[in-house]
Amino acid sequence: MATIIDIARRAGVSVATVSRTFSHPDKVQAKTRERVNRAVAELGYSPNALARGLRQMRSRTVIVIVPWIQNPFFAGIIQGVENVAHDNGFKVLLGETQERQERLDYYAAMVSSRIADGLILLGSLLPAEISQRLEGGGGQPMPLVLACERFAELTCPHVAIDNERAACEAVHHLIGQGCRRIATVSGPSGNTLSEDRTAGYRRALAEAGLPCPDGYILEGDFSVESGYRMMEAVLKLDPRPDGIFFANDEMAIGGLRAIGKAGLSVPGDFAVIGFDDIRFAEYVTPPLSTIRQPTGEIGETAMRLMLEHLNATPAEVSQVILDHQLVVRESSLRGALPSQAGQADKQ
Amino acid sequence: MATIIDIARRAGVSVATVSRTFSHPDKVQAKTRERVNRAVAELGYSPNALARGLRQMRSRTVIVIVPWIQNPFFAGIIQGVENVAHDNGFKVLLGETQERQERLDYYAAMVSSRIADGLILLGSLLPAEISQRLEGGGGQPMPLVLACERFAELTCPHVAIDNERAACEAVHHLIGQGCRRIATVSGPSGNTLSEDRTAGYRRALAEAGLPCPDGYILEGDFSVESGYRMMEAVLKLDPRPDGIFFANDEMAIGGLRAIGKAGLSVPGDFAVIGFDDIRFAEYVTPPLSTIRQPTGEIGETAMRLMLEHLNATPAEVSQVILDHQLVVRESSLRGALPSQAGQADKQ
DNA sequence: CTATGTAATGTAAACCATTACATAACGTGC
DNA sequence: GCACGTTATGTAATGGTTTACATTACATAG
Repeated sequence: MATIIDIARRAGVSVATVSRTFSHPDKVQAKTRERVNRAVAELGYSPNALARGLRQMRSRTVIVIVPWIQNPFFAGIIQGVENVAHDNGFKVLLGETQERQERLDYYAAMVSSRIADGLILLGSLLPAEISQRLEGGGGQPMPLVLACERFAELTCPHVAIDNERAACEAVHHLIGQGCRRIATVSGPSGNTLSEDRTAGYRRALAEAGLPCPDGYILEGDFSVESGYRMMEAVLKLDPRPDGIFFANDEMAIGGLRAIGKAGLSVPGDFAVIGFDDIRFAEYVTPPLSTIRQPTGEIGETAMRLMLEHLNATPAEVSQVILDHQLVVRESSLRGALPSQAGQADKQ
Repeated sequence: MATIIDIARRAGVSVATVSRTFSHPDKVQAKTRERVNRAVAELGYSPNALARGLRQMRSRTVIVIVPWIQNPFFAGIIQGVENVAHDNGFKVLLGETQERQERLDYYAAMVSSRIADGLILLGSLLPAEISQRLEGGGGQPMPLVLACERFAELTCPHVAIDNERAACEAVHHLIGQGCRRIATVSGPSGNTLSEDRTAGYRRALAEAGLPCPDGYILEGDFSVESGYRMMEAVLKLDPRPDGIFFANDEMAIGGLRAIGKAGLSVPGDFAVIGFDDIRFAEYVTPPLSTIRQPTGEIGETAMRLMLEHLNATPAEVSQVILDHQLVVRESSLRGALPSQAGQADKQ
């Protein structure tokens, strides 16, 4: 494998000139540049990113951490991150934690060992290194941007939608469709995102003067399977709910299946609404009403925050709240006129 | 950020000893080791992976390239790769190409620039560098393992199922359910994987002495949307098919929706079978029959092949074919007895 | 013709870890 | 008391790039 020295020799210049041809072309005479480029092409040279990163003390790489790559919701976010990253000469690596601390720490270690410059976090876990520092440990904080999830104790750049408000709107929509007994399948507790959504659910019920009986809040874990299981539990509730707010689309899809299997119908017996607007939401039966998150924009913003952070733009921690959108499909359409079907803008 | 020199000073030993404490602990006396470890803990040292990689001329990292991270089918494969990788001290990076050459080359460049040691390829694209070399160019071949897809011109380590045979089985299953006019929605042409599956479809029809009229083979692109659109086209066919083989589950899900929208029923009007057994297949209405690929095993095998390749186990290109499984759910169950529902083992 | 400035290029010191080789410490056997 | 082997540790070269600083070439002004 050719090195910069081989190129220098071949082009009859010094290594510094070769290096400059790449990183500061304007500092090199056009015809010298051309000679260098020819040598590069002839020898098939490609700069060693390890050596470069070592010298520059940065790798121009960020790691995006998602709990589950399988969850289609994250795909849009990742795409947003990549767009902005590429435009700024950054590489993007993807890490899946499966919500296991050990796996997250493994990726966090890649920042400590300089493989990546920073971490964009999408799950509900925090690197052990960070948690420890919060409890008074010292040490260099690693560049961190939070997307979606927030952590009460930690102030750092953050982008998300207003989950509580969005959940509240979703539930109000069910109420508007005539539902009077509305249950929810929440995400795992201890997760601010779940808690915000559940809070929105409670607020909507309170605002409408509707009760929230014991047992109407069921805890899932954001997986299709848990949605299915929790829906089975909902079917046994007395009085039986007539509307269900699932804290994400995956669980809602599991729920739809459980309802179908029980021989009941949506939206006839239950109006159902999810959250996220994943790609499959439109294709299940009946098509799923949901809250659309601006995934691309979330990702783009997250990466932009990371760039600011890395360029040491002094402290000033940005926190961005983006708009969401209520998407009404058949799963929640009861008394309403047919013309109201399809997508409706928020508010 | 502390370096190995700081640790050496703090522990009162040489840098060599510190280095050995990490990589060859048995070569260091227990109490020295302990002193080093204490220094490491006190200073929060983490070895610079760039310097290490530079020196060792390898990064112990592989990149897994998928066309679309959104496709749930790839998740299992990635997980398999990661399991074996971690067990062997390798890091895994994920790249999404969106089936664009430019993006693939971007990741391939990371191998040339030594950020990663090799590429595990899951799409139908080949890095430009490789294609060129196939056409007679010279240069060092980059370590490459193909999963799922194969390339006629290229011999390199490869793992997949027998797509033709699996597709053939799927179609025979439809025939066994009484279907006599079976259409298929294939993947994009020019893709060996699509072509193998279509070949399997043709073979099954031929074996059963059934016709394959013009227009019964529709070309999709593996997306839900294309499944929906192609199914709309199928609905207009005359004579109308009574069974459909979709070349993947995503398209099948789109197809189910189109059928539902047209007021027709599955499996009554159409028996439907997909391919892959993605996570959502079980939860659509009706649950989707399909061919299950052993995703975890594919991933594990791919990574194992990569390790062999990297350890320069001389040439000998391994090609592994794994077993698939026919999974029968409601979408294809017509005349059969109810007891046959659920999963059935292959053959 | 000299002084001064500018542009293009070169030299060599970083960056941080690994590792071949050298050295030191210590024990064993004679 | 010496030769030798074994084990633990140290010294310094090495990997490939970037970049501060030094040098050179050349033009312009005085």
